[in-house]
Amino acid sequence: MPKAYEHTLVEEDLYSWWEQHGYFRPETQADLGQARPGLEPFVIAMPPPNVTGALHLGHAITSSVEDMLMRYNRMRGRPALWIPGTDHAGIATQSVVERKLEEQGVTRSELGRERFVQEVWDWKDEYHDRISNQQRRMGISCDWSRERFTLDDGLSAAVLEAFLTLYNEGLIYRDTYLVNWSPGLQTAVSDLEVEYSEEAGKLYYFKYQLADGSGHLAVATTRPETILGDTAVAVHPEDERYQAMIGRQVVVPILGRTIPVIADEYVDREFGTGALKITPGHDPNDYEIAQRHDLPIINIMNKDATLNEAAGPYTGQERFAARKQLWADMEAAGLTLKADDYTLRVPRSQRGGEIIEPMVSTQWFMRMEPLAGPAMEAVRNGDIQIVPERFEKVYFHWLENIRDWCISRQLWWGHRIPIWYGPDDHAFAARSESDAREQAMQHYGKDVALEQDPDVLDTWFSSGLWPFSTLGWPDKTQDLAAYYPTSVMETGYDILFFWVARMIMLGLKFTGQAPFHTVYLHGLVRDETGVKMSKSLGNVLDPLDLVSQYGTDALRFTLLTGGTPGNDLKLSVTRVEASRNFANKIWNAARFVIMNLDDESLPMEEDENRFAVAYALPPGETLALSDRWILHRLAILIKEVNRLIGAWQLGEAGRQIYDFLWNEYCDWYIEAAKVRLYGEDEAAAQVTRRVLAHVLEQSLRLLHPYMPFVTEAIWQNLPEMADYSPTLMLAHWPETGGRRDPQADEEFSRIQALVRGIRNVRSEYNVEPARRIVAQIAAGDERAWVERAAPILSSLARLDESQLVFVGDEEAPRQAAALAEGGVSVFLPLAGMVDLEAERKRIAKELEGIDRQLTRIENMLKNPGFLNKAPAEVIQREQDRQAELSAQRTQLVERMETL
RNA sequence: GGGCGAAUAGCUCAGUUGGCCAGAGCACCUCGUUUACACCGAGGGGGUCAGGGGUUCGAGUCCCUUUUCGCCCA
Repeated sequence: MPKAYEHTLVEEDLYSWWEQHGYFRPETQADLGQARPGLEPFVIAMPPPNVTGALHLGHAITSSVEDMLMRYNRMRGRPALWIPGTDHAGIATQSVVERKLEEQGVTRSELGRERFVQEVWDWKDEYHDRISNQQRRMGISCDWSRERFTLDDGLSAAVLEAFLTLYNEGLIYRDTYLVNWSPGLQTAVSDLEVEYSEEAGKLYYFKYQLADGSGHLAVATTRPETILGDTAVAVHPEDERYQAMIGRQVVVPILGRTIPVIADEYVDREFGTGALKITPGHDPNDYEIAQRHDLPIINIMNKDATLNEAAGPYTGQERFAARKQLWADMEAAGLTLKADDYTLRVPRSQRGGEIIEPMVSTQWFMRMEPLAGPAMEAVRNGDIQIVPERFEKVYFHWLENIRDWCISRQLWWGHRIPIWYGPDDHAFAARSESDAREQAMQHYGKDVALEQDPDVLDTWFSSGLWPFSTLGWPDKTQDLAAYYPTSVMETGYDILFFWVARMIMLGLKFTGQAPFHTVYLHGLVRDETGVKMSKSLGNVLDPLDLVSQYGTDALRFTLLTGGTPGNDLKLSVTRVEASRNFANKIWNAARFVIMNLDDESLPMEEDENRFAVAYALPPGETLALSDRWILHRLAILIKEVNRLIGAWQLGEAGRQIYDFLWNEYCDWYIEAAKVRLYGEDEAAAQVTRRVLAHVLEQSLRLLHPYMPFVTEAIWQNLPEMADYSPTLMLAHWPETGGRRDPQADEEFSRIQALVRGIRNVRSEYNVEPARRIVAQIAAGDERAWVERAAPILSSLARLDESQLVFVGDEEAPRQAAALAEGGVSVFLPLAGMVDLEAERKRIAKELEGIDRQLTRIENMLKNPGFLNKAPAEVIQREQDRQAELSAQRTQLVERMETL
């Protein structure tokens, strides 16, 4: 084993070894007899990354958390299936390919639909390979043989089935409605794909002249160009200022059309002048008002956001140019009043960021209300648990206010809408063109020309089917029967609506079951200062860079332990470095243990399932205090880790494993073990070796889901373990283990305190670290166990064991530094070095601390409220602590007097 | 406007049924190459747990409120 853990020598080889042996497949678990009978499968459908580009840290955290859960559950013996895949990501992918082609001087329309789509497929192939290789670098244990793509044949069949069912039930309909239009991409987008940003702008005040020439009505707007599409001016019905205006006619500036003044309660009297211009063709609220008042709708815009003929003199102008020009013309005509600075809420495309234009357009919609009810019920009745729970509130709020979903996109890359139109626009929903043709034949009584709807479906329509379409639905496949519903949907909270809620709705609709039992939401990864990473800011950390620099385990451990569920995580490189150091620490601890294991084989604790076989523990009576202590700590650790993971506290569980391995196993147990390992007593050395190996091996199992590579690399070096479980991936997870021994825990803690005390004195007196010093111990009636622990104490505190003596309190030397822990005192006669005055000060300081604590405890213990109401356990603990501190105090006071 | 989250050591964060003198990593100071590890070891300094009020025997943790920052929805 090399002196330092070098991830570059290990990771890629181990990964392909795992993959080649089929360890990522649930079938392998069954074939090898690793799966425990009667346990439910554990299934995750991986959130499919977009095939647009490279993976970022958001993918890395997804991979880390899901792989942790997969490995943990697989080790527990549950048949574990993780289905990978990628998403065609309609708008995003089409845009990047279009941009690439434009750089080569080719436009999409020049190429034509068929050839363009072929180009996108080529892009997809290239990026898919790149992405799956990156995922392999993350070490993810997914079943690549079941990999899917949202546009592959199986998933396309699922989309077709879903669409036709919903269409036939009237849940999918075509309508002309005000939608969010993306002029650059030339497609409609859904409400969710629009983000609103606060931006500096103006509020323009101008005059609406009364048609009879008797004056004007002042109106304010943030978008003057929409004046051209106004079909009314509205005031509040109870607004005294405007009572006389209601029902009169006003003249649209420049265009000269006359429109009515209407009354509607929607109008906010406080805003602007209290008179609201109504542009139903270009504003969602105005659209609603127009519906109520039966107002005409005028569309003034072309699909590219230039103005159309309805805009009169401004026809052909770009929207913002027209705004400027119109305002100038109105100014010239004396129709303007003022323009104030104003903060606008600008709708922008989630993709690309251009300003979204509300526009009336004919689109396909999905009725959501009938699906939302069951989706809420599933969470309410506990079929689905959302972690962290607070997101349930967000989920309910969105579903309670759900609106119909615009599912058609004017794109070429995606699932084509399976609708064909006859000459009179009659729509035929069909599985294929020939199907449609047959239907048309029936309908028209003759063969007619049909045209398929040119649009494709929103990408999220196909991803909404993901948990079951990937398992073969609508076919009744074996996988579907065995692995559906899935166990956990793990993803970022930012796509709770986009994806999670829709999967729940569609899953319930098509399978009658919630598609997963648990929704686990992780936070977003931000940079060290909390800013969202973005290419334009240049603060992006590439997970692959971190992986090559620090290793996959380091990145994974950092992402898993660096935060808490649902909260954003600020990733700092020093933290990754610390995790890398941890990997190296374990590597070296293992190296030490393995070097010290002799050639003779260690006894195994047999189990009928070979994956559960562990190094057997030596008989209890042969164990030293430190052995008993570490086994106790291991037992506590195993219990805690299981409890925490069960409560979805994955990070806290990881941190506990870290603390155990570094601070207890390495810093204390290994150091204590050296005494017996290098001592004369061969039997004792053998016991120690067995405990060292046992604890290491059990901790490796616990750590494996967090740091799969370094743990597996060590596992392969552990004598004989691989004969039982050829890979740590399949070794059984410790549900219980170690050996409880509270007394050993207590005693060893006291030893630790003494060692720390002695080290502290040494440090204060500048004793050379290597020098073994003389000590005398006064232990009273605790002498027996302290004497047994003396070799460890001597070794850890670097005492000269040959001169170590036990004395009575009264024999304490005057010329010595002293310290007390509980009822045990240690005297260090540092020949010629002890400064009595300094010693008095040191003890006085110590006493001060003890008195402070004693006062606190005494107050507590004489408080009747505490004695009556606190749990017996807590009271006992305080009483014990009090006894210990008092004993310590007595000794220190005596010492003070001696000095 | 409604909702949610965050505020704990210089920095990044833990602290989830309220119960040892509030922890870690990094940074800082002192010492150290003792045969697992300098990607290390030993010792040390550093916090009125954002402010105020309340509940409780006991509050970083529960409730109310204020402030600042961030996010979601309208």
